[in-house]
Amino acid sequence: MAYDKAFAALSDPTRRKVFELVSARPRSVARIAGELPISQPAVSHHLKVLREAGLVIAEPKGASNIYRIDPQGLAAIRTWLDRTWEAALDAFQAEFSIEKEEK
Amino acid sequence: MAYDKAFAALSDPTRRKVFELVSARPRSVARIAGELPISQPAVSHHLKVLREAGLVIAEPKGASNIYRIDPQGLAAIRTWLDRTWEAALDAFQAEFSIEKEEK
DNA sequence: GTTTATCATAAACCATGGCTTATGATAAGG
DNA sequence: CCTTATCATAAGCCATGGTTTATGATAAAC
Repeated sequence: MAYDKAFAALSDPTRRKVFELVSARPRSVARIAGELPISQPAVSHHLKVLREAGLVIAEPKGASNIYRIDPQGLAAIRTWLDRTWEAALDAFQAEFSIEKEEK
Repeated sequence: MAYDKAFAALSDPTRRKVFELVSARPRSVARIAGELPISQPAVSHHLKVLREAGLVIAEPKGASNIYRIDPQGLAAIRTWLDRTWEAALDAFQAEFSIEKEEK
């Protein structure tokens, strides 16, 4: 399941901040590191986790790496969300039906 | 931000499984523990995290506690998701506009 | 009131994970 | 080439977190 890694990747606040920056505009690693109070290796590591979760894509541009959002990751999360939501809805309906029958 | 705790709560696979069980049908703690290969205290702890994240609600029923889904938590995640998605969309459009101007 | 059942909390243990400083790899520029 | 810039990886450190066993608290049952 793809949403497994995606959820884990977004669990850390700093990593989620990195993802939000990349979502708002494609950026280089150095650029991201400059906007956050963490070192460059830390940013690289966060991006690696996001990359393996299918949330971002790296585009080599000269010596630097431009990171941009990968729509598939967010789509996976949305899928899980919708499925869980629907299950909850069915549960509510089933519960209501039973109460009705018990009258 | 409410989605902060919600994301962290769903980052663990086992805890996410607990949440899925509760979503599919309200259950007691013992019931959940019986369906998972972990101890009862572990389940209680997971439920506590989910509860503090606004993802589930506890309903005392006699000596047992019935847990059910709390729609607010999922709604919070969806809000973050939509917002991030929209930001990414704006970024794509902006990028495209710039390329057009550069012609 | 004394069990019995159900759940929460505490303590302890171990694994995971995020961060830093160093180091290596690759690509552009003089 | 040699330097410089940019990024990834490695090693090590410390904090967080998930799990278990043990224990306490509360509510029903007899």
